[in-house]
Amino acid sequence: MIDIRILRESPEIIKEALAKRAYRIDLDAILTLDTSRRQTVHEVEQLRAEQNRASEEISKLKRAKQDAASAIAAMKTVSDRIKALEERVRETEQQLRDQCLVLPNIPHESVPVGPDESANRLERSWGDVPQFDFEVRDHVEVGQRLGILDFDCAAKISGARFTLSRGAGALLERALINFMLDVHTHQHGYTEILPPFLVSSACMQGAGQLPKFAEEAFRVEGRDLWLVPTAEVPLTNIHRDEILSAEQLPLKYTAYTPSFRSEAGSYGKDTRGMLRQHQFNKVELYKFTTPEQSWDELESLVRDAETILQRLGLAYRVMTLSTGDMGFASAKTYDLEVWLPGQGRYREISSCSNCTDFQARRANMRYRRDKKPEFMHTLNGSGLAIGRTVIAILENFQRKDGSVLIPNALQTYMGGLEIIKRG
RNA sequence: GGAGAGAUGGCCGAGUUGGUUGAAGGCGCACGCUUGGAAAGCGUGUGUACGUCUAAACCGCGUACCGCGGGUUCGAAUCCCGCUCUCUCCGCCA
Repeated sequence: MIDIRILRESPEIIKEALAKRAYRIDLDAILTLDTSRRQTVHEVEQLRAEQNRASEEISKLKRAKQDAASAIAAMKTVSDRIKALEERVRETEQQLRDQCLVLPNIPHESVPVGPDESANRLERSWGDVPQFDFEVRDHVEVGQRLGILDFDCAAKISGARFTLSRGAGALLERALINFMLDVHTHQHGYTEILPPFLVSSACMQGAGQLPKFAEEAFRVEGRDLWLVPTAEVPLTNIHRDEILSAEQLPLKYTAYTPSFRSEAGSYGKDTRGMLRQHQFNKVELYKFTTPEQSWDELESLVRDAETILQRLGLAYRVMTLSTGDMGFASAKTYDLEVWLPGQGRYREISSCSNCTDFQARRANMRYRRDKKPEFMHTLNGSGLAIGRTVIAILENFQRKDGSVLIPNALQTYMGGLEIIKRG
């Protein structure tokens, strides 16, 4: 959420931010609501003060066994007036909140301005794109020939955009989860969390998924519960409505969860294989920091995610997303894109964002440095998306005979398995 | 699923014939005194938000907040209704 005071005092900052993101929102309407709210609130409070004074008088009269009927009658009208005004305050505040909740975060000045992914900026690359002396297969073909990925069976069970992993394929997913969690907890200092996979609307709103992106998530019928679209949602809400002490920050959490996404509006996009699924596994990184720490912490968070790709020996590049490609809650986002031989291009495998105080305002998460509590900054990143890592391994480490080499770092997690062969 | 109990400040815990209770008391915490130093003891202080004041902030002033949301009333932590959560017992279940 945007600080209403910024909008009130320096509306040009918000206007510019919206322009960069190509959002069209009527800020003047919001400002009018804000003014009207403050006026009405003031009026109510004046009346309440009067009511409180009178109430004290009535109390005294009653105790002195004197007649208070006239004073009570006089306050009746004040009371009615307060009720009417309070109703108006409620309405105005609701409208104001509704409108503020759809305002996106303000992009950081270092973010390239542009309409879409074409304006993203390359930061660096790592690793060599592998060369093959045979015709490469994509992960669907590799996986199906090895009998470890079964899309037909998944379709039978659940429909389109699901995958069933079998044997070494299932083991590979599990190994990747364990490997990533181990690296982040043992080497990068994150605390492992296993959160609920169903969350309330309040959590979804705190993380910025609601109200704007309801159609992209799955909701449990008849209950106020949503399937997590990312572990970011439960992790954000761990400290909802809390005031931490400055010494506790930064707090670093990592969590494995499945991620459920309806992928509404992506019909016909990435329909082949397990690139875009309704359900995929992910190990997430999440940080709560002070405003001073957050930009450095974003850099280290990206490096933590990069470590995984490096340890697996997968070529990748780091992109800074442009204002047009960036997520709603983010002030700056780096995407890690892994090389996929089956597609002959880089594809997103991790997205690392500094949401600054945007989620902290929505979820009311503060810390105390001196006297006054201040909003924290929150950061999140995939470390990494497991499904896409499987794709990358199957495609990058495939051999002419259809077998796939297991990266060294993963072998101990797979019972010493060095190679996945047919049968 | 059935029956019952409960939800008050960082924590514990008073307050239910509605009326100076933001809320007794205790613990904790902070500062000061005391001490060679510490403990004990003594004293003072110790929520948040919004509004207002201010160049801004502090302070001050006002308002709200006793799980959440409504209602009754001149006035609600206290009464009524709905919801959420926690606990106990029974049933079911991994």
